[in-house]
Amino acid sequence: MATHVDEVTQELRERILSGAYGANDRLAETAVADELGGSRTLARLALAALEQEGLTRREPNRGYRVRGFTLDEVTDAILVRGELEGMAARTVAERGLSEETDKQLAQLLHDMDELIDKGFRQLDSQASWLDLNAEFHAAIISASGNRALRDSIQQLSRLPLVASRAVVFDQSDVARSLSSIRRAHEDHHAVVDAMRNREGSRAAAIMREHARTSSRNKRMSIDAMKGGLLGPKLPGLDLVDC
Amino acid sequence: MATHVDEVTQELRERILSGAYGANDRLAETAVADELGGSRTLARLALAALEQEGLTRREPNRGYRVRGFTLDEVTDAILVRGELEGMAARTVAERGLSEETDKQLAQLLHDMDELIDKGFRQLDSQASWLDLNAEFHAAIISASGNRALRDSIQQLSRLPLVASRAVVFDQSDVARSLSSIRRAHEDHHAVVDAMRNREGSRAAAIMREHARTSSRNKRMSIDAMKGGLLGPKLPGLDLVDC
DNA sequence: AGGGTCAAGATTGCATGCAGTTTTCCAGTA
DNA sequence: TACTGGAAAACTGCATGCAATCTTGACCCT
Repeated sequence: MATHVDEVTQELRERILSGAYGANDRLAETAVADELGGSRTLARLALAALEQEGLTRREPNRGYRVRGFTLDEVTDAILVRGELEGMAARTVAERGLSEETDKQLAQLLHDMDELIDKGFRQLDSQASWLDLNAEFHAAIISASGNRALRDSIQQLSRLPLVASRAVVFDQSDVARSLSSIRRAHEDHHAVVDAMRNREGSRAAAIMREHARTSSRNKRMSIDAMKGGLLGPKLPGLDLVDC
Repeated sequence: MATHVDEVTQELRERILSGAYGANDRLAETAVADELGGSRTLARLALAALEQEGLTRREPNRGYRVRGFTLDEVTDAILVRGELEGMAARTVAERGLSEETDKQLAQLLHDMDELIDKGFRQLDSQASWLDLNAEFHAAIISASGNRALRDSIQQLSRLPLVASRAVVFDQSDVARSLSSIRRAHEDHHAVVDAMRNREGSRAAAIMREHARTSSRNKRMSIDAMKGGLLGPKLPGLDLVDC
């Protein structure tokens, strides 16, 4: 975080993603500047940056608003991520896994196996899972060596609930959460197997389906939680984002 | 183009894409402001916007530079676009073409057929081809109804040579240009056929390969032109972007 | 001659001021 | 009460000023 603008942008991003503002709320420069500290210039720069990320909308002469997301839009974005991660996996499979990447993925699979075996009984094991899962996905993307691919996925991952890190743990139904994680982790093993065997289109198909499953799980968890304490605050993800 | 910032950004974008600056050239706020008119504030906003698009790089406390692209990076980005357009085509195929989209695509195919039959003899027929081709691709993307998909492709299309509009006509070898356009147009017919028959994965494969062919053609044209008048100015595309 | 140091100039990062537009709110009217 | 008109308040869009940082270049020392 080099400059002050970056800090303000990050803070504003977190507030929007955490649901501090409702969908379509106005984000006046002065208000943002007051809330986050700094001048209107900083607020303006941050708002412009978040517009590019897709979190705010601008109407000329009328400033910025929080962009709202429907569940369908989130699902669509997750499917796009899956398509791109599938492309990454296919690329890696076709070019062949480097020894280094192979080792890294094996280690990650091993660590994740352990976490699952222990049934997430440790306090911070959920956080560890998020880390390992994100690292696993990032490793495949990085191994593809395609920068545009990486950038596109990164851009998508800034949207609420889209990042591979944004796993929803439904604390009210731990058994179901655990079983979907187990299921997801089978995909992880399968995609590494496919990449090792240079089965490109199998690897791609697994990653696509992996994302589809993930989006379905998120939908269910959100629906379950909606029935609970939380209102229908969508871009508000008290639930997720680690 | 609502505000002054948008104009300055657009102008700067065009200058960078047209190769007015070399790769890694510094873009000082004052210099940009002087060249494009307006104050440093406008220049700064424009530079920040173009950073998000991937055309400039920022080094904290040291301002912005033009981002350079290698031919491989451009190729990679085109392949990603192909993957996403393939996803769009598959989505459309699986959901079924709406009557409206079917008509629109038929009309576009017809217009393009005519242009090709006439052998691009009209003066503005090359420009017409760029328009129709871009419209064709956009129609499929739009018909997918997936906003994240559209946004991702749009983002990629801002990179030099990546947009479906960025067709390179090698004027020194018109016969070859015409034959690659014919070849590309066969893909257009094929993908519409696949979508009409609900052949999702065939539609996707065609679009992927369509992009791959396009990137290969661009490479060849650029290499051919390098031998000609132009220097190895890469992000400088006097050649393209019509 | 080569290399290091430091001051002057140049540039970025941020805040504030001003003009023009939009929004709000209240008084007046039907 | 519901609605319209218009002025005041609020806000955006842009320019400029100031402090902090970086760069340049000349001078000095070895």
